[in-house]
Amino acid sequence: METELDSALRGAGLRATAGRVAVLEALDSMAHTDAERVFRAVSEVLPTTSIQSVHNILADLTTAGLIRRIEPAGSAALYERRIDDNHHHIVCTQCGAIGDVDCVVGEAPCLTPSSAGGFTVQTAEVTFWGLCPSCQNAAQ
Amino acid sequence: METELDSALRGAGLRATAGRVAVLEALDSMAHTDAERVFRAVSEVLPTTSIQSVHNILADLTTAGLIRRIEPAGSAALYERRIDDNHHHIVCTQCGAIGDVDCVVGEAPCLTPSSAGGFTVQTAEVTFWGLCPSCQNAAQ
DNA sequence: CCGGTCTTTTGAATAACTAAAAAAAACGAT
DNA sequence: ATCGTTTTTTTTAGTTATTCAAAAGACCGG
Repeated sequence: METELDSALRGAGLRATAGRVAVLEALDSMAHTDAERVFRAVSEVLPTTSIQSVHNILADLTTAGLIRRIEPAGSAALYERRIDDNHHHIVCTQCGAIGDVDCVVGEAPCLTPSSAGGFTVQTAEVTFWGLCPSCQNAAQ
Repeated sequence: METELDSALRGAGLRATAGRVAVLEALDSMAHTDAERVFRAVSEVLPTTSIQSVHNILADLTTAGLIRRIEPAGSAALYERRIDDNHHHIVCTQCGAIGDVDCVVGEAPCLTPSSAGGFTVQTAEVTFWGLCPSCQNAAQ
């Protein structure tokens, strides 16, 4: 049978292997996940896999454009499936929890620096820093 | 003699040691520098130092607020002396060169996500990705 | 000058990732 | 369905940036 994930992989020119499907499924169920957690999830379905394979698969899927890789300062690389929109992220300075932030209001100014020192701007990436709900409660 | 850097350090509650002054001087002369390059620069003045000491000093100066640490995806942590203004950075996707970007026009919208999922926003960090002048030339 | 505190040095460990070669699996054609 | 080629995964090593901890050293108030 040809599942939705299979054809997504093939559409990107990649073979639909068990490992890749398992990684995509893992990322569908958990947002903003690091390689280690993906590995643990995949291991339950595919016990023969290794952390290196997961790194390999994540890199392949990232260059194929099927997943997005983010690297907030202070934590390992995280991967997510939402790639269709250019949304941003907010990171809790206390516990490192990550939230999605839909495109900020007045997004146009954000994408155009007033002066870029001769650089050509392709994309802009915004990371917000703050406190997640539970750390706000813990703080008071 | 009490230099400007000495009093900056003391003002932050830190002792003005040779290592710390040398690190600050190195960062004054080079923008966006990683620990390795700082170490090499400091070594010329202070040959007994070690890369670990430099990491240690950089961490101290960062928490004291005398320098700023940035971690663009794909490169090691970089440090810079410009801390007074909330400027942003542009990274060359080809060679990793970094440029400063003064605060974008219409900065207010950038700092206020339309919805943050219960997070409290403290700061916003913008990273632009593009091509530096010399990689633009190399590309055509 | 002395004792306590702050820094640096030294040595070791860690985490995350990359590289390379061999084994295994997927795909397309027969 | 099966074969052979190509792609992918596994296994094994190795790198790099960084952190941790203990001992040695430097600084400063009294």
